[in-house]
Amino acid sequence: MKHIDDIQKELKAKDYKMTPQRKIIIDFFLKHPEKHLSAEDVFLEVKKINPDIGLATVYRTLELLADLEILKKMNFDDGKFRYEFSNEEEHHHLICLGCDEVIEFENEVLESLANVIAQKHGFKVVDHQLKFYGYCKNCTQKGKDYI
Amino acid sequence: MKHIDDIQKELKAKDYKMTPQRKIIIDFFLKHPEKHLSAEDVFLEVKKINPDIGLATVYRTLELLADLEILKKMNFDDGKFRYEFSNEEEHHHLICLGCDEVIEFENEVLESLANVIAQKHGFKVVDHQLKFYGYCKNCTQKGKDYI
DNA sequence: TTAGTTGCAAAACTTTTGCATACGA
DNA sequence: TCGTATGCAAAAGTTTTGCAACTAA
Repeated sequence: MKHIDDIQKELKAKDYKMTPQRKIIIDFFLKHPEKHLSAEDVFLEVKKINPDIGLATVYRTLELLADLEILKKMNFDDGKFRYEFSNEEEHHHLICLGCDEVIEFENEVLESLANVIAQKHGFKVVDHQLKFYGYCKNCTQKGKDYI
Repeated sequence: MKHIDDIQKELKAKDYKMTPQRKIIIDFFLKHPEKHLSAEDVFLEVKKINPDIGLATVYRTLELLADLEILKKMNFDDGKFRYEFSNEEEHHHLICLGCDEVIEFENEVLESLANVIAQKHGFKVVDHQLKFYGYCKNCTQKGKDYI
């Protein structure tokens, strides 16, 4: 599990500074490693701690952290990017079309698949993303509409 | 291979009308089933045929066709949605981070994976999306930077 | 005839940027 | 001190919406 000091070192190594604003944002993700939040979501959360923080700062910090591969920038097709802490095992997402919940699942199959693809198309794979869209347990129970 | 008449029937069945604007847009996708175009891209293409068409009409038509599952709304993380004709075999995408090219590839492994997931999480899968990010043959050849 | 459709312009959203000020190391 | 970072406001880019005029069936 990463600690804020590790991240501070990573920042320093590239001549970035650790500011109070960055610290708050990083702390938040460290405490909520399972969340997939948009810039706006993060903004609202960190405002609770420092009401003076600006939205642009949040955007710039998220971009910085994604560049450093501390966060992962994701897209769940709802018109905005979301960020999650990238210190976890590889996992993928089940996206519920009923309630927009995002459920994580782990899977190992894809590494070997990536190799096959790479060979066949002369494509150097550096990342991949697998998403299943459907309806979660709750929604299938309520939802005659969905089935 | 779908024909425009089939689509016209699908529209009529739901009390939608076949307008010249819609026809032009559908024709374009029928003729270019391999393209992954944004609303703006489509707008520019159809303007060549009918210069009076409005961008809002393009957006509304694409949304309609996606609802009818004639087009598929996709996201390649470049900040806008793209649409492709959904009459083809299942396939997935290799997205080149060097030149933004999108290459299609086919794969069968995922159906069975979907079943496993569904059972494990009580999740009813209705669609899925697999994307590999990396560098295409061209970019790996030019690109010392990428490797 | 009339319900659905269009084009335009304005609005809504998310994200980026310019710039003067503030601040971490 | 000095280069980086911040907050604000404005700008940019994509998508949506209100509305009067229009049109397919």
